[in-house]
Amino acid sequence: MYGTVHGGWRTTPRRAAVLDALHACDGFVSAQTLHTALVTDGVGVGLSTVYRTLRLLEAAGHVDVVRDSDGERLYRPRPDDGHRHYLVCRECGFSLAVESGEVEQWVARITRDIGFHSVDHTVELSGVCDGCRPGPVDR
Amino acid sequence: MYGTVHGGWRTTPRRAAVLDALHACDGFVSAQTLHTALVTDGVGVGLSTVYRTLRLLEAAGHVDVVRDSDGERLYRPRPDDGHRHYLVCRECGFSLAVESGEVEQWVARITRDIGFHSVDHTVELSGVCDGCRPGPVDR
DNA sequence: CTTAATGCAAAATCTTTGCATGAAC
DNA sequence: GTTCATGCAAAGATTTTGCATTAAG
Repeated sequence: MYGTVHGGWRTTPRRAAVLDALHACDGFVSAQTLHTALVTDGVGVGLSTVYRTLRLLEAAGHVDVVRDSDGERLYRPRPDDGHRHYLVCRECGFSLAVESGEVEQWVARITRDIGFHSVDHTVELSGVCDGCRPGPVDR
Repeated sequence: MYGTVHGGWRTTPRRAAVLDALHACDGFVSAQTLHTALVTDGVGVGLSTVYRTLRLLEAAGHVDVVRDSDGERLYRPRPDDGHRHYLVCRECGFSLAVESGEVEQWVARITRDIGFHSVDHTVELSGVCDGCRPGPVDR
């Protein structure tokens, strides 16, 4: 009784394990990191399966994807209430979903004003979080 | 008398050619496309040099970089008046710099509100331009 | 029984790098 | 004479794909 729920594809044990592992991570993780974590935890799963599963989850809108400065894809489970943007710490990878209403409105206005259709947007914020901040005075 | 102007590195003929070729392109182009264009135009330049030059230009702030959906880096000369964001047509590659004051302010507010420092932002808009719009009624 | 998932290895792609050569300062 | 730029080929890295095997519906 696997894949009746999510429409089309089967929810197999490996796929469930990938999603679980993703939820177990704090912030964004790469496919390879996730694969390593799974194998370390004794879940025998191939790298291809991790990649394929993440693609499925992405297509199904269950994960958000950003790219780090090297172009590597990083994944994170999407909050239940839809589309989000993130602020990610460059040092420790800690990530925070940020309120982005203004940006959404800005995108909507641009789309309206300029003769473009089906406008998609990518917004990625990266910085250094409080915990990783270089010491202000002494060190 | 090459590289006195730009601070540090020399402005050699090949590098000038790369920048010229970049200006000759309408929108964003990849390093490989640029290299092919140069070679086709009879400018003997190696792929490595194109990559290295683009990295220099990026570091110097003379070009803007976006990533297409495959993670490939696309370059475009930066307008003289600073930081820009772009709306790129997914079909033909036509790109437009868009007014982004609201987004800049939004980023500034997020930075202020949340305990993060040195916040960088990436904003990429992609859509389908008027010329590439699928015909509305007849075809 | 038919269809889909999986793992492994090979392939594909973009980008960087090591090293020898040549030009610039 | 040192330092930097260049080209070529090789290396690196991430992601995808082909194919045989196995499990699910």
